[in-house]
Amino acid sequence: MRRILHIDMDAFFAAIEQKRRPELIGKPVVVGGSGDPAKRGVVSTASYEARRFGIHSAMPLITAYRLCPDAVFLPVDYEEYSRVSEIIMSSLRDFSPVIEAVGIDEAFLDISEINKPPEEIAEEIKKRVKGATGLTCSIGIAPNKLLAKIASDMQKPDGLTIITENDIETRIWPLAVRKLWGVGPKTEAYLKGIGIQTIGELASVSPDTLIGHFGESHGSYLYKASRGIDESPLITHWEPKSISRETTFQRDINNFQIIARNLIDIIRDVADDLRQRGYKGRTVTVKIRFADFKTYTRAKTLMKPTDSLNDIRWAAFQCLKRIELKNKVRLIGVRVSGLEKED
DNA sequence: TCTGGGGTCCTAACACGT
DNA sequence: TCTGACGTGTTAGGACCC
Repeated sequence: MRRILHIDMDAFFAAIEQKRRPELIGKPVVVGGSGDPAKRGVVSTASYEARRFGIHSAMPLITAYRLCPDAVFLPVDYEEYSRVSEIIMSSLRDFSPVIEAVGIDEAFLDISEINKPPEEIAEEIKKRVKGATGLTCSIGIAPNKLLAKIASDMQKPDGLTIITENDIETRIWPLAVRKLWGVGPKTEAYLKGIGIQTIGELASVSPDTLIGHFGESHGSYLYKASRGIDESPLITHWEPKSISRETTFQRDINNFQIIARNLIDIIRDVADDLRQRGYKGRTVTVKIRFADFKTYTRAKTLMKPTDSLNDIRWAAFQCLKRIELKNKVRLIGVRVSGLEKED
């Protein structure tokens, strides 16, 4: 039986800000966008004090401001959070080489090969992370990634939760389906429509029924997940599949010159990023979101992979020509996929 | 005046070659 | 020449994750 840990930093961005500005400790802190709640942007992380006002991740900053005008709004400082993240990840690597980072503030750790009680390892990790960064994390221990992730979410902040196979019926089945990785707002609403709200109710449905509703891939995934079954390995090394940039205008734009100029800036950023990271890509995709939030993409695949500004710009404008700019534009973006590593 | 930015994966439609 | 079946690549859109 595998032993998997899921380590999840508590209110990561907000906690880092409170750590470096102690006068913010105990106050509602909202990290997101440019830090100006009057401008377009969403909440990346809210401190626990801010969450008491109903503020949560992905909420528009302006909504957060209405809920708590007295909160401290701060811009996202990815450089600093990445620096702290690297300290945490390298601490975790000391416990086991089998580690999968999930974004900037989470990781799975496979401790199956380590001869020590898992809760002891988890306590040591908490101590080590706290010592290195001053921050707390919540840890879930389980036989697989799926259950470990659910477990780490059960007691927050600074929690430690163990889930075994024997706990599935009593502790997992009562939970809302939304707690399952891969069940977002759409799937949750669909399931509710057919009378399924908890993971236990999902587990009572036959695999064929689920496949009928959700297709082969997602259907059989849901069937297994509801029973706590997950054999997926930790991904210890991965290469990016695409590199992209996008920006939302402060105000919706209908002036083609302004759109084209911003597109060129974005293309330059993507080309720089490709070269800096040593990739070339074959497919260039342009994305346009209109004021009504309708989103369109157009793609062009080249004969061979490129990281050249000229090639990408040419392909991107071929794509742009194929989108009728009849309404005001809210967002533009460029993605390069079909990546190959340069030697 | 709601709804960011960086990604991954899946599906469906369609083109094309065998 | 017609009609499939199938595999593969491209394209567009959408759900989901942090």
